Amino acid sequence: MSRQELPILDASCCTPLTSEALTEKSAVDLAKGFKAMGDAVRLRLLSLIASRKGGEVCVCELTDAFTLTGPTISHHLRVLREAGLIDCQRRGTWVYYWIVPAKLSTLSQLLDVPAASAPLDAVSA
Amino acid sequence: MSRQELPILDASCCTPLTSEALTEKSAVDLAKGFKAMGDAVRLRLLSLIASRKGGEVCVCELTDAFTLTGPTISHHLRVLREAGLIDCQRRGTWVYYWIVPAKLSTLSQLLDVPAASAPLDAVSA
DNA sequence: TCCTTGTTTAGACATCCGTCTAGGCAGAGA
DNA sequence: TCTCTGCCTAGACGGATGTCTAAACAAGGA
Repeated sequence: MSRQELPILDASCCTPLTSEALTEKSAVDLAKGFKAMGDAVRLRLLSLIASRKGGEVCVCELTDAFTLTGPTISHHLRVLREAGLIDCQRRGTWVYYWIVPAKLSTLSQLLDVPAASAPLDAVSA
Repeated sequence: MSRQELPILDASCCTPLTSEALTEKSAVDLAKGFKAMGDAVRLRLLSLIASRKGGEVCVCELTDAFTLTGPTISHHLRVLREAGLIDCQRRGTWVYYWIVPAKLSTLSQLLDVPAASAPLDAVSA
């Protein structure tokens, strides 16, 4: 596992949205990351993995945290993995997942806008 | 406009994913924001609005930046607005949109994870 | 009042997505 | 080798989503 179909190192910018408009190419690439997190189950999976001391979690623990079937959890993990947000490795019988901090940071920085980015009259309106 | 169907001020945490796992409720709420950004057209719209000096953009300018029809752009703007990422106001003939920095910051902070959040052997693997 | 322009709404349609069941593969142990 | 457990893949199915055309609404000007 740890399938090396790693997403091509994207040239997606790491600058906030407020600095300059995205190209269509960057938008397509970055949207994949947000889309993967745009589902409550996947966002919880990501948080369960990210918040785990030691950095990695066995699939069996993740499955136990939901009322969904194994295949459904497996599907969501695959979506997160194909988006580059997590990676995994089989060790013996079990498969462990962990987050890819660089990918999360890229998306975080994109949304890191200064507090006063809206027109003043709009704020007070 | 500036429709006051503003999303109920959510109690969604502003702490990074690495600090603790999300509740199901928070995950549902936060996922809406990411889902709205999970489309390349919407992400470009958001960046066009966010990067505009002065903070607001007329719909007509946004429509011109795409090969999509007006109604389609209007639909995407509505999705972004219902997610709480942008807001708008009609002034005369034109409608202006601007971003909601607080919402973007919340999502940014959620993804703001330390660089070393994955197991060491995994990083070097 | 009527026309023109800018924007949104309504509804249709093809495609995508989340979930399930059934079945297959991988590793461990008897 | 057989079996058991953990996990993934394949395929089906209903509901959500992105796009369009047609039509309605809003504001300004003749």
